Amino acid sequence: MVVRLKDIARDLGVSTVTVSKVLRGRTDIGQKTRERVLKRMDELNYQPNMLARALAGGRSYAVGLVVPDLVHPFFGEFARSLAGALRSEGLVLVLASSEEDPDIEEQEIQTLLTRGVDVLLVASCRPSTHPPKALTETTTPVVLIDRHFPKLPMDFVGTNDLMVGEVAGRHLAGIGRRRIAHIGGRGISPTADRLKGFQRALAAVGIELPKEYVVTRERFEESGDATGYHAMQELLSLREPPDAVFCYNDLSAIGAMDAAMQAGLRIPHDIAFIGCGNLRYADYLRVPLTSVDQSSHRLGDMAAKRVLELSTGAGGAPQTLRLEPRLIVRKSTVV
Amino acid sequence: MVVRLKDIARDLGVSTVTVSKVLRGRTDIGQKTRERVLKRMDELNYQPNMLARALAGGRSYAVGLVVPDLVHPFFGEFARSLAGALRSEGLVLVLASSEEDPDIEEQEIQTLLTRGVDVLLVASCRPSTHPPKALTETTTPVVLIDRHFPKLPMDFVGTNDLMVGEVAGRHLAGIGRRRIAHIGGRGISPTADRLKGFQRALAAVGIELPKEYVVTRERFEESGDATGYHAMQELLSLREPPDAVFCYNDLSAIGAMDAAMQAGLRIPHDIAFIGCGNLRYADYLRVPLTSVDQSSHRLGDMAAKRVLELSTGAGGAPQTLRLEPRLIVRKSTVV
DNA sequence: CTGAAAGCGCTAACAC
DNA sequence: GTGTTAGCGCTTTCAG
Repeated sequence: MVVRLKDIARDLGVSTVTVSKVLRGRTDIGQKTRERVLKRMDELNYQPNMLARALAGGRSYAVGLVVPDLVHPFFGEFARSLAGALRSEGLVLVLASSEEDPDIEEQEIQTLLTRGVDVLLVASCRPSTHPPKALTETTTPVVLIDRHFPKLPMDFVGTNDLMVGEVAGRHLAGIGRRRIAHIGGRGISPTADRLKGFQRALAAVGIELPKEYVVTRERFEESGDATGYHAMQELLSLREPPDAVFCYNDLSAIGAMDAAMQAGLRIPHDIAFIGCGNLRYADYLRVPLTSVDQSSHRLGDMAAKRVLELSTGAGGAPQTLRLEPRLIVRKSTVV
Repeated sequence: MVVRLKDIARDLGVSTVTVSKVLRGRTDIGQKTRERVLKRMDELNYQPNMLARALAGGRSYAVGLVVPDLVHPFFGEFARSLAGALRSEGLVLVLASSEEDPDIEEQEIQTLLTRGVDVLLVASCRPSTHPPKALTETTTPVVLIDRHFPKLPMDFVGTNDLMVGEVAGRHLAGIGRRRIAHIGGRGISPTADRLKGFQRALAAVGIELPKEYVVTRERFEESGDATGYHAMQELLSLREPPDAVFCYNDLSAIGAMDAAMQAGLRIPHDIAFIGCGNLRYADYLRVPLTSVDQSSHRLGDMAAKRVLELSTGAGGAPQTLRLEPRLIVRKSTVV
């Protein structure tokens, strides 16, 4: 069957403890013994049973990540850079997706917890006022990603969402638009911040954001295009439709643009669009989409740094890390 | 701290075995005892330690999946439906991505194996002649996804790639094209089949596929658009460029179309394109992309069925399951 | 430097 | 129906 520490110890006439120590690179083993052990491990292609190690040692060297949607480019890229950074430190990333379903999310969190991850990262799909129960009860360190829960004193890594809104608002105003609308989210924390920053930027140049110009919806990740499409139809039915729209994310912007084009509007002449997330295909769309980039890659690196601290117990007080977004201008706003 | 079986047993004055049996729903426990145990578990919100369970029981109730790229829609959707189907059977899916790097792939496979998954699913990025070493040595049941290794007698779930090529070839010939080219992959198993089916379909209507009309490349998932772009430039530089191209996947088709448009060609008038995978954004592209759909969702369900059999030990001989692809026609081939 | 003893939290097999 | 014993493969502690 499979090789165990015990087998190596028996072969070499040493104790399992000695082998275990060599395995973990401890220095209190003699040079010669160490070499013999290493040699035998290599010969037998020994692979430690991580279940046993985790159970005995209280550390699994695994980190969990729960996201609302894996196919979503933002989370996919975040996960990628996070996994890479952790891998080089000897930690594995265990991925799970909630499919934007609070029940599945709760379940996935429990699963990762009972499987002993050392740190748990969560981009929750729950309203910012109702954190997942399991999160509040566990003693495992948790890092909230992208969406936070104001009432929970937990680590957070995400985008400066106020600035996302500001960047979008400033850009749309800057290209001369005045009837500016927003298709936004609801519930999760970034939505409120983005709207606030957006309003602030518009107010700064004397533009107001009337209530009917703010359309909010709930699910934005998986079928965001349909969400955006319908929200846009609502805006188009107004007596005075907008001449620019800031959408919560790129997928909803794509759907919204589709609705506008079907209504015979020209982009950006009649109406401009800006999204958020800067997705992989933004360049190849019918109308290349201006977007606010969240540097998901750098976010992943930052999260990894924090995870490393937490996984060694040297966490300290909860920290909040926010990255500044960048505007990527394409033809949906500027010819 | 955290609640253990032992705590419940102590509280109730029964043995841990009794509690364990109730936990696992075994029927050889008296009604009254069972209820007391259940009640106490609920009160204490007991969550079994899955590490310990897996170590002691030899089953982890976890299934591993290694894909070349998570952001890739095909694998993302496959993973989603697989996870859903497994979840409803009490199994968890543990996801890992190799980023199309054979070394990372090998490492991720090892990781999942040493962490005790009951079944391992792998969509390998390695050439079909050189399977990952760890795969050939393990005793854990393995299911190959999308790409198989002819020499390895293992379970396989994937698309009928011969038919992918045929569908594409027949369609392009059917819309009257004659100078038909292929931008294809290399190494992994689907590439050869797709090319073969493609050739066969063309031959059936008297069209030959000259060597210079077949451009092959290696990495197609992550930066497939750039790959397609450059491959297309090669085709455009021929004395007689093609009037239709079948691309290995949608991402490469997007890049290829970009190159064609930059060269001043009109799609589909001057040149038609067909991809494979039917990605989420295909409808919203500058030119909506005709694509061969692989029904990733159904593939996930099929894989889940097979995994369930394998995870209970009732595997039997390796099986090969192939799903038939469907053609989705859009404006990149037909106005 | 090395190893014996104890135990992580759970389950398998068999007694009672 | 219920409990006892033994052990999964590893790490920890501490004695030598």
